[in-house]
Amino acid sequence: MSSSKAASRCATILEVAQQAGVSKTSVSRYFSGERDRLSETMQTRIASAAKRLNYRPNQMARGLKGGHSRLIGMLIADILNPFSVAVMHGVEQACRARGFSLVVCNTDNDPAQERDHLALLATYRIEGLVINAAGQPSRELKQLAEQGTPLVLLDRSLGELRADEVGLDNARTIDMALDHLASQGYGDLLYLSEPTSQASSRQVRLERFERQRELRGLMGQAISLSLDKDASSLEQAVTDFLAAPSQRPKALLCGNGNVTLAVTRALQAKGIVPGAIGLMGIDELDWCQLVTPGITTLAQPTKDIGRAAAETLLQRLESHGEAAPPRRIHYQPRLLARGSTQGPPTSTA
Amino acid sequence: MSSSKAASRCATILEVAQQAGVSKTSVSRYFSGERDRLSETMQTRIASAAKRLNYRPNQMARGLKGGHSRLIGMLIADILNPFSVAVMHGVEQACRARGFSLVVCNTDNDPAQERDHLALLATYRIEGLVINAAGQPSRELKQLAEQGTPLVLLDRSLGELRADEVGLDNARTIDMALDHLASQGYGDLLYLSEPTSQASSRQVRLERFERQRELRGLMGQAISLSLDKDASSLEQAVTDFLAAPSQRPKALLCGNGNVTLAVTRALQAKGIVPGAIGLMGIDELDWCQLVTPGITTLAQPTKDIGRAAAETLLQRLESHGEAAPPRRIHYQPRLLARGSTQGPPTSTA
DNA sequence: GACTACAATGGGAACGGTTCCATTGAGCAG
DNA sequence: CTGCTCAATGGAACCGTTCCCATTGTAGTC
Repeated sequence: MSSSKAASRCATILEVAQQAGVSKTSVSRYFSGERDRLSETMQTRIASAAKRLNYRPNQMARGLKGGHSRLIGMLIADILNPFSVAVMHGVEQACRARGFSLVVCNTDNDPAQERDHLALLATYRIEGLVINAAGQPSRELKQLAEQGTPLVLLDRSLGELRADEVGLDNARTIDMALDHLASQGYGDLLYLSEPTSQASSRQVRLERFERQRELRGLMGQAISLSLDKDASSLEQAVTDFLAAPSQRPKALLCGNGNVTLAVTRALQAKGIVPGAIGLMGIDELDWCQLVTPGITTLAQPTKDIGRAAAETLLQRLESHGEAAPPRRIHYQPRLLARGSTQGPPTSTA
Repeated sequence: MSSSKAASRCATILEVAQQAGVSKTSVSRYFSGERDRLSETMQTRIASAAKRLNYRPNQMARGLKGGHSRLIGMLIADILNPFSVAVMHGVEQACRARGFSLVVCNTDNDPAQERDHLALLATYRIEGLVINAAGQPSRELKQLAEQGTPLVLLDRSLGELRADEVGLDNARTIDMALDHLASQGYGDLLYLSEPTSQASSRQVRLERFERQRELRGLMGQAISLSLDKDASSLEQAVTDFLAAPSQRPKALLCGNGNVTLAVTRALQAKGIVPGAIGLMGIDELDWCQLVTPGITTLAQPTKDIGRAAAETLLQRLESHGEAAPPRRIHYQPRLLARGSTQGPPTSTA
């Protein structure tokens, strides 16, 4: 009958205790890292009973009593963005190394989904949260913060919220891009960004670009537009920029990997090979070296960023309550110079 | 004092009940979708009390009593593979739509990590599992299966295990590739695969390739090698293939996206532009249309596959226990013909 | 030899929900 | 009016842990 079916339903701590002929307290101790409080005999007996029954502590019950779920939440704005995935990979490894599990939630850049996921994560009593979303801090997020859940912002900055921040040194990144482009002879630049309202880092980059461009006496402009809404608007912007008469060699600077992809497609559609028209992107992608003549990028140390985010979080988790001031960790990008910014032919000739 | 600190610690069902002046049973009912059993008055009172206290049911406690965690686990062999992420995206959306959350675990193709994650997922009492890993079913996996956790294999097939399978029609995919390559005039083919021991789909593809190639009277061979171990072995294989004298136009067929990337890099390193030497890949990637002259691919319907996996799982979850026979769902790929298989110049000339 | 200290173990009350069962009162047929 | 049904509600046991506290035994101290 049902005996064989229900046979190996999950064993409980009580069953193990009975099998071993000890109290459940002892079994609990055995599995909670208090083995040194148990005698040899007891340890071996529990071990064998547990093995026989294939026992695994129920994390739900554990979390309920102790109040710690060993769960870290992570909010990702766009899971299809390789950069996000790479960072997530780093976060996950660091969490795992410390015995935490990561629950990843993708928001598809949708504030409603973000709120939903936040509510859900609260429901699972996550102990910490890594966020790579949130244009505006939602009510749910504020509540989570108020409740004392440590927060780490990834590549974002949320003014009102008291939270650690890990990300790229955006100002320096833009400076490096301008340095490189200028040194290669480009003097008329178009900076293309995804909408800045969603992410503070985009805003920083864009503003820095405008200020520094002016400061350095370079021509050009910066615009932000939505990629998925209509690809044509980006193509139009590029077309306009290239069509406008100018004394100085032109280059396009892409605010992130998505933009680089869209721009590269647009250029290809117009039959333009980068180089004479400069092309440079923030974020390194698999294919940047493959597209003729190679696209110059500023690579983010994704793994470092992910690890740092997790470790900042876990650290705060351990020094529970001690209100250390928020930390800001900013990484430097790495320049990968390739053919797309080899300089305008005239300058070399 | 600590009053302000602990002020907004998470509210419990009991506190809500007291605030509303009702029993916790009623509050429980309110939050478990049994609202129709409560009077209007009761509903409004509970609603307002809950709102005031910002109450959210504790999923841990829920899972403990009812035995359902509303958690689905997912094992991914390689999170850095865009294909996996795309599928995961589909799985996640489908789960969310039905009120389940997805816990994603990346195994980095490492059986040890796979076992760890499996043990962990068991610990959280996940209700179902989507697997895109597991060369050999581990002990942990078997146990999970024995306990009655529904399993769906993604792009894999594990003989001994009774589980549903969702993935690509691998045989048909290879046939389509051969059809296309042959029709474009290529008669000497090299099929490159990642190690087949890890994934049954790789094995199917490879075997099908060998059989069909022979059947169709085409020349060539199939080899499998590890990409990360040493990239040079792949480069060597390609070099050898291209160097060998042959009467018929040569083409490379890549078993998945990773291979396509590695091969494209190798070709570029050797200064070879695809076309005369044919190049075709399974899995569509962002950049395949960008690399000169465009790389022909067979695109998997990743979103469909992900959704189907989730839905198969949830369905089995609902018809609890009814031992319907395992389902196999196989999707057809879509051919994206591009310049890399435009045919050898001689044949056109 | 009595007392203390401590190590080893067990008992049982939480934790925050769900759910079975009992209770109450109103509506209704006979 | 009585008895029955049924809707609305509450009480309390239970889910699998942890952890506080009590109990035991053994060694060490004076």
